[in-house]
Amino acid sequence: MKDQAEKAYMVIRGKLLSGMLVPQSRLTEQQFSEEIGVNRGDIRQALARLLAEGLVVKGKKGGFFVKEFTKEDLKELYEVRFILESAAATLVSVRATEEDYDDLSKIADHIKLMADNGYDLGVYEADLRFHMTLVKAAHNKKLHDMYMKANIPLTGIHGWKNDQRIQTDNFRIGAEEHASIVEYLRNGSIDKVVELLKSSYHWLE
Amino acid sequence: MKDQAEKAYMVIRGKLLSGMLVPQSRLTEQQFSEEIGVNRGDIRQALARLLAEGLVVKGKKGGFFVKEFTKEDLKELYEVRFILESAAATLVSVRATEEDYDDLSKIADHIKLMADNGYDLGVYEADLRFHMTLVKAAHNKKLHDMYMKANIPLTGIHGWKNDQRIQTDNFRIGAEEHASIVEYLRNGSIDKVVELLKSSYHWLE
DNA sequence: ATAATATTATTTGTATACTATATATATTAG
DNA sequence: CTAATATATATAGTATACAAATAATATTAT
Repeated sequence: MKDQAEKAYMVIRGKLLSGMLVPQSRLTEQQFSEEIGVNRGDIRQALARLLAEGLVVKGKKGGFFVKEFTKEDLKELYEVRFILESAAATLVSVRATEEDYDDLSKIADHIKLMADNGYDLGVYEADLRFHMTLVKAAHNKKLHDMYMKANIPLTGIHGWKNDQRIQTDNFRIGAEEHASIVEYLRNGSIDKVVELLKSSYHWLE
Repeated sequence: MKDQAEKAYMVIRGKLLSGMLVPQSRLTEQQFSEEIGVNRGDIRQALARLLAEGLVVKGKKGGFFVKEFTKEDLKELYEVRFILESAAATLVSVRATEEDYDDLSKIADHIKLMADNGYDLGVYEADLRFHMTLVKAAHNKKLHDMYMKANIPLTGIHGWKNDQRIQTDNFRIGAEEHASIVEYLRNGSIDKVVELLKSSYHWLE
């Protein structure tokens, strides 16, 4: 088996993002080593990468621990994503190809279809893809890379409002509005796009 | 000596950023191990982190190599920094404390002083600090973290224009203008701030 | 002399063993 | 019974060993 470090990285990252690991708990190297079937050194490599990505922190007395995302952390994270997406929108309007717009339109259609038929998870998944595709269409690899690495733990919880958890469907952009975004992008109405994007982060205030 | 991995990371990162390592060359683990005086495992951890930060790439047939920054890569990098700084400026104008403004003003004074006395490197150093301080004053840790990790290799070369290298003093904001930025921030004239920031990235076009 | 092939040396990827430290558990004293 | 102390266990940090793959070098054949 080759590239064990990569494998370890992907597995641990997946667990972190899907909320399978409890915040602040120790990430025991040997445990992962046995579970994933790779040597401890590769686990350490994986954890070092995740440290750089901010999904993991180092304990004062050594060891790696699951990063605890506070309400404030998530606010910041979403704020950064909004910044990146808004900037992407501006770039898209000057750089996107017809193919980019087609991709976005297609996903917008998917969202609408799934929303109309009550597939909540499907809508959520497609919505994520829409935002990723938007950033990709900015044609700045570094920007895209940063956006992808601004990992948000997807524990099903996506924020708080007055200390109450807000679920997916509470704050995402309305299903019909995605098509509008594409239209606004096409005719360069960035302000309108940003406004719609902002609406999905509205609960931040 | 404790935290050898951290030490290795800092040393190698420093070499990469200061252009001491030739692009695309192999980062030999044992060489660093001997030079820095730490075991190979810790070198690998350091390299894994630098991989996540984009300063290093993995070779198809294994091993770590110095990332080659093409003209296009640098364009993208500067574009991202401009995006982050512009966003930071907006946040600064609503969140900055009096202390933040004082810090910025002080640095602006330093820049002016050094520029008047011909300390080119000093100006460059202070200018970097000004930009970092600006982003920090946005009071979004994640944003600040991203900005800091959007490493730019400081090989003395900071860009190209018509395939000619552009040196530091060719594109940085004029020394006097930093004080103006602080003033504009104070009275919320973000457009003016962004305009000045843009001028430092003007050679991108 | 050049190209193809074989040999050697490097270098990574992986495994494992050891030690110092931190954590948990048990023991003892008050 | 509680608190302090001692003992045992678990874990990270470190070092080293080794095999497989890669790259460099030398050798041979044309």
